[in-house]
Amino acid sequence: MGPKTDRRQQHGEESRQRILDAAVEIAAERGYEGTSMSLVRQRSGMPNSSIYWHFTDKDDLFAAVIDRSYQLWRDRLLDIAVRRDPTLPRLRRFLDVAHSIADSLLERPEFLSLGLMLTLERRPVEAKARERFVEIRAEVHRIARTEFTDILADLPEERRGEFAARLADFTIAATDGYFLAYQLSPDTYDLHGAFATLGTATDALLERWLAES
Amino acid sequence: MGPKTDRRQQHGEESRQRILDAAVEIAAERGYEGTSMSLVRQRSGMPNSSIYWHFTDKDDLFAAVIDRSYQLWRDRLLDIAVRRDPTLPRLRRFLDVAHSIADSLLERPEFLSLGLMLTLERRPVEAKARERFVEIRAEVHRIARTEFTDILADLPEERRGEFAARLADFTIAATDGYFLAYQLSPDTYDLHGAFATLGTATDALLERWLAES
DNA sequence: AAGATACTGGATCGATTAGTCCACTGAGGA
DNA sequence: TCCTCAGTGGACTAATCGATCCAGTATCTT
Repeated sequence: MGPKTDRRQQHGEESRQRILDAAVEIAAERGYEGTSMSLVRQRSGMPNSSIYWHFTDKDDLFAAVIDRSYQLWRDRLLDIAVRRDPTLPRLRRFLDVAHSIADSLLERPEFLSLGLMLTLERRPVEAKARERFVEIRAEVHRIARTEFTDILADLPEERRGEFAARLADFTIAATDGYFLAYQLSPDTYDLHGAFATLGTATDALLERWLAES
Repeated sequence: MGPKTDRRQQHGEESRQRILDAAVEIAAERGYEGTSMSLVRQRSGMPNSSIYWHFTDKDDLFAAVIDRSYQLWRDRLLDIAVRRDPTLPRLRRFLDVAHSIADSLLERPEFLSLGLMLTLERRPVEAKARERFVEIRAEVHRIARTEFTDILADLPEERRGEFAARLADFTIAATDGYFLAYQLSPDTYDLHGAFATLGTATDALLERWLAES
């Protein structure tokens, strides 16, 4: 059947990406309301009609922006992340995870930046983009839980799940907080130092929980 | 000298407060770009000319909004905070601080909500409001450092300052992160549970640092 | 060749934006 | 009484907002 892929569609897909790339860049530093379609048009070089051909409206564009920026960040994170090595001590593994997160955020801050903005902006009419972020955040939580479950392999099975979930909560919150501190003064903030603290805190917290129970 | 206070000025000050109250409310849930002067006008009931009589422009209004919301939050926090009691164990004191913060944020979330939005929104032309938030954040850091220095009273003096600073960093970042998690799903998130974890983590982290050195 | 499909280019829309202007009011000082 | 002045009311502006419309073009199928 048909040719490899319609050259028209191929060209259209390139346009779509150019629009998305421009929108990701702008949205990450200006938020939803601060990103005007006219700015996206200028920076992407695509005419208005093309933008509205690929995306039904601004909200739809933003949902796609969230998806794309998440994909870019997650791919980077999985690429950086060291392989799971059960022979390493737990603290070392927590620190490795923490530094992987720090690196991925330094290279691809757009997703978290935009996501946190959408978290804070609670406009009366709920946006598709925000819902999309909520879904993705749940997925991130699942991934984190899986990772921690692996690190906690030597714990009794019935405790492992709950501790992993609580550690995921803690890690995600602390990640958001340190990322914000970095955003407040990107030139001077020592993000890796901060994430070293996060790794240590994770280990210390777990130790405390184990002692309590 | 004159009468108690000019009734005109008194009335003007009331108007200023009404404008500010409306602006705080709107800004905390919509950010800078999402807050239109027309919305402030409607919700405050004050005409356009009055708003621009009291504030030179939108940026100036926002700087004042930051100041006011900070003042309200800080007053609430200091009101809630339990007195410093050096006889209590350290963990207990960390937990008390954590719960005070949680309570104050539940009652007056506007300051942090707006401040974090301004942190993330990095428009090309730097806004007065964001600078104001940076200043206030430095003040908060000083206050936190003082509090921790007090809790660490039994530590040798030369270590106390550095540990207090590092604990302040950690606590502020974690507070921001947990606040964000709460904002993402305010109806279901257990903010006090989260801040109990924060208190525990603070104590565990300090213990680890002390053991290391 | 003829038609259908997948986009593009550009003008244009009504609504809303931040901000301005100025006549006006009501209270204070002389 | 008359002047001053802090503050109000509301009409108004230029620019920009998100979104629409439609004729035009290139590439596909038949």
